[in-house]
Amino acid sequence: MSSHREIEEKWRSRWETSRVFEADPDPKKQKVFVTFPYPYMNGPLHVGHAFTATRVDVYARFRRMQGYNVLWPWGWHWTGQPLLGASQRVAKGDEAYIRVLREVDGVPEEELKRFVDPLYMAQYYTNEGRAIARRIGFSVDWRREFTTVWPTYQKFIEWQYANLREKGYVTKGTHPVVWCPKDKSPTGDHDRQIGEGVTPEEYVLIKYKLDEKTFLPAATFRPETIYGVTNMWINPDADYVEASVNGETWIVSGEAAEKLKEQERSVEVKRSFKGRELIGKTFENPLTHKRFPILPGWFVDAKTATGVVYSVPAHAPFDWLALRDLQQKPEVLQEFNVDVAMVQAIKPISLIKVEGYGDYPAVEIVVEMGIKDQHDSKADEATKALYKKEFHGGVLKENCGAYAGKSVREAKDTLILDFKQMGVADRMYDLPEPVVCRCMTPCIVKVLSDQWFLNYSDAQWKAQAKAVVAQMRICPESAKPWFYTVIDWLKEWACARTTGFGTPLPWGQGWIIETLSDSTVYMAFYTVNKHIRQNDIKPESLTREVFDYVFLGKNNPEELAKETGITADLLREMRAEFLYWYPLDLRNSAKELVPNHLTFCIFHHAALFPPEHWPRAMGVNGMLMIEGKQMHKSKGNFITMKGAVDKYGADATRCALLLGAEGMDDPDWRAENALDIQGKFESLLGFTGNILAGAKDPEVGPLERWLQSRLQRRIGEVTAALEELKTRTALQSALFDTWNDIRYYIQRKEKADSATLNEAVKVWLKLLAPFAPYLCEEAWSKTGDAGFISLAAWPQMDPAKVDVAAEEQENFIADVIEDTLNILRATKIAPKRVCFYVAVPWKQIIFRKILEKAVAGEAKIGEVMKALAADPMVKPHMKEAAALAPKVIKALTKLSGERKANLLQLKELDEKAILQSAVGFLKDRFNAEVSVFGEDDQDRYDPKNRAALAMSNQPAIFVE
RNA sequence: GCAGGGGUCGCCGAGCAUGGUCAAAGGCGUAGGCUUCAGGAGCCUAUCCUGUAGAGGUUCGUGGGUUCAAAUCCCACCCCCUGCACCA
Repeated sequence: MSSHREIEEKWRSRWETSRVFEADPDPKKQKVFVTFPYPYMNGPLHVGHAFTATRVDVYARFRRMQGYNVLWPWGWHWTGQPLLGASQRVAKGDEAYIRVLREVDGVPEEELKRFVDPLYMAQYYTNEGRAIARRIGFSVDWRREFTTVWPTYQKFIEWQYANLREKGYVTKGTHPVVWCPKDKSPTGDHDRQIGEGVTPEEYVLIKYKLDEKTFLPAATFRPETIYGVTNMWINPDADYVEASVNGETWIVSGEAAEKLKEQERSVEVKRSFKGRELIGKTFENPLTHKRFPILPGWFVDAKTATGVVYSVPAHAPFDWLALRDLQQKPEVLQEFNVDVAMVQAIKPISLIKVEGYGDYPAVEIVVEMGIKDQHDSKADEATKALYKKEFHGGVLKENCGAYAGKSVREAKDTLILDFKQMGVADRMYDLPEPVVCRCMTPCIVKVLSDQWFLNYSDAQWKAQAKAVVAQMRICPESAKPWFYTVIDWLKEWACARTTGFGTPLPWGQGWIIETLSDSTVYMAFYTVNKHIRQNDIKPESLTREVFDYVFLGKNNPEELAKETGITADLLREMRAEFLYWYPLDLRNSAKELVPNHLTFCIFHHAALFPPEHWPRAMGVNGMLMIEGKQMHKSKGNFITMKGAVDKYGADATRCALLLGAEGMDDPDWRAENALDIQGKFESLLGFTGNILAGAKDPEVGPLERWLQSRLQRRIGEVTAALEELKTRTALQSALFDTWNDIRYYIQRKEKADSATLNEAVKVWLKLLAPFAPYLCEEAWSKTGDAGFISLAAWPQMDPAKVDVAAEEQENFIADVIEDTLNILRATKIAPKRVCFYVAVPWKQIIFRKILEKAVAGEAKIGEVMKALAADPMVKPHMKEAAALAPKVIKALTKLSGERKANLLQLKELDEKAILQSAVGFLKDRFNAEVSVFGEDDQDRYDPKNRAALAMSNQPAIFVE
């Protein structure tokens, strides 16, 4: 196996024997507590986990080197449904699935057999996961580890829910779900054969009266249109029933009657009949008590909602089209014995005023879009377009009773509420598209009753959650508004279910706590789990009162000791440990968890803990892509963490991931990049080794000062980036930019033996250590400095070492090289000789005068000339100065503000000396003889008279 | 549909908050040279177009606008990614 493996094993075992990542409270040190959402253990850790967790690890390592006491714990998520499902698929002998386990996850045959036990499966993946998390170099304190089915953890969850309930955040209610009648369980997206993403829609049922005791509940999304009803549509060929629904007599489709049974209603079908029986009868609008006819509508789908639809031809294209059809085809009406004249007299009733349309928008849009009849596919499109337009921009007209003058948008919700109160409206759920369960059974909507909810709708709770966000740092900052949006958007969340692994709801028989709801404040549990494990505290001792003491400071440890058998000292220690580590300093996850887990974490902290224990920062990052595509086991592009680390080594895997992206952008894993980094690291080890082993010349000249100065900037950049969790920026600066500086120094110096370089390499290794810890430990061991680099002091930026003069000197050389190369490129000369001519002193005065003006604001030519004329040195050369000044002004516009300020601040650069000192370097660079002259040197070689073109900061150049 | 994030020179990606310093960092790829050489790797140079002197031209999703000046600000449009609830 390659060398990275040996190095990794060596340092990992040294870290572990020295317990460098085990963190205990230390009052002398400031703490940093970082976490990563525990991964779900129905499969192996993959490179997506690696990406997110590496960001946490880099931050942990960075803070640790800065001298903080860093706690970075880890846990494993076992509660929930998928683990059971996975195990069952193995038990059933699902070939495709087993092949994935074998080939992608790399599960050995003898283990695979035991996966029929879901807990065994979880344990297997947990063991594998722990091993690879260690191998990739995560600096975790493993003493605090747990899985979510441990009884001690479940006691913690019980504590959490007892307190949440007491504070009124857990409520009971009903909830519609997509339901498989065969499995008798909710059918989540992942359990569906057909209909992914389909959710129940709530229809408003307007209870029109057929007669004094019989209702026709017509389904609609637009209850406000009740004011514009002109008739009812019934499909004459569909089956309808008369049924007793919660004691009332309803007429609905046969399908609807069945559906209503699952929606908390007692339904008793009295008789069945064809829709045509109703045609020609009349019904009463319950608001206006006017009566309207029931007409035949074949477009009415009995499978949708109640199969009863009311007609608003002014605003609904379908209604208008169907009505027009009938008006034009009296023979149809005659067949049903309907009074033709009466139908032909029906006029649309306008009730919504909307910009761009007159009284009858439906009529207009039908003409506008050239829709022929109700079978035209464009009719659907027109319906949607008009609905949207009227909802967003429509205002209810004066015929809309109490809602007249209000916008549709603002009136709708209150209107529904009012109608329900008046007994005019009811509701029904239905699916907008078919959903079929994996077991091939068509799904329905079921309203679950006695459901437990976390009441995220609670306005006060929302306000508290926002207060948490307000005091929190979000990385990147741009994600902060998203959290506020999510807090507003969240509503009641069903927090208990009946299947899967989980903690039983303390007060609810047969309910277990839903998994996203049991994983919200467990970071607190890490702080004390060390004691629970080390002292083998039994779950029954972990009463609510104990946790109330540990986390909230309630109760008396002496009394608790008597009741639970946990000593008072240990209880105090646990309390102290919690107080030391809390609050959480950083939680980082992928962005998909913002709308659920991370925001839940915020809500629950707000509910349970005082403000001083609210989380301080959260980081979110993108979703890892593989070679530009989403990673999926089924797509064959699934890369496990183990696979990557085996192939490329821990350091290269970490860095290839981090270089992919930062912020909320999705990083892309490319095998090519990982391979490249791996190669770079191999050569880096040799590169630094040679320098560290080489001679150490103590001389400190301009180049050494330059190197030190650049290094200060790199330290500043890396530190600032890491503080904001900009791991990509930080790594780029630490790896590539710093390396380039060092390479430049060596090239420019033409040797690599200075003590400064030696020190620079040490700083470099430290900057790199959080990212590539193994490599850096190995290289560090060659420095002669004792100890782990993982615990070495993070470099401090020293402003005194920032040397503007040294940097400007190199900038000057770089500019000269660029100009020269430009000339060579344009002339296509392969030079034998390159000559530079440095400007005479009075030109330098011109340069500085213009520079002063440019830095102050704007260099205007008139003012410049005035100032120049006043200078005794320049005065004799005014004619040349007049030609030179505009060129200098132009040249200066190309320099950054910072550089201009630096140049002004410096004494003049001795351009001639600088160039002369770099002759050897320039010679190599151009592969030619290099000479440096003063512009007016008597003995200069200047066959084309270029010297006179010299400007300050821009020597004249001659190549041949 | 709603919400959030994006579209930059072969690819990946900085930069856009505080307009000029932007033909636009860095990495990858590609080409040439050097070194080494079983293999690979390393180092240097070049990499939008044009140009016999340090220059000019055309670019930053599309179309408009503001400005002396726009990748950067404003408006409209197109496209991509993510999430949308009982599920981790």
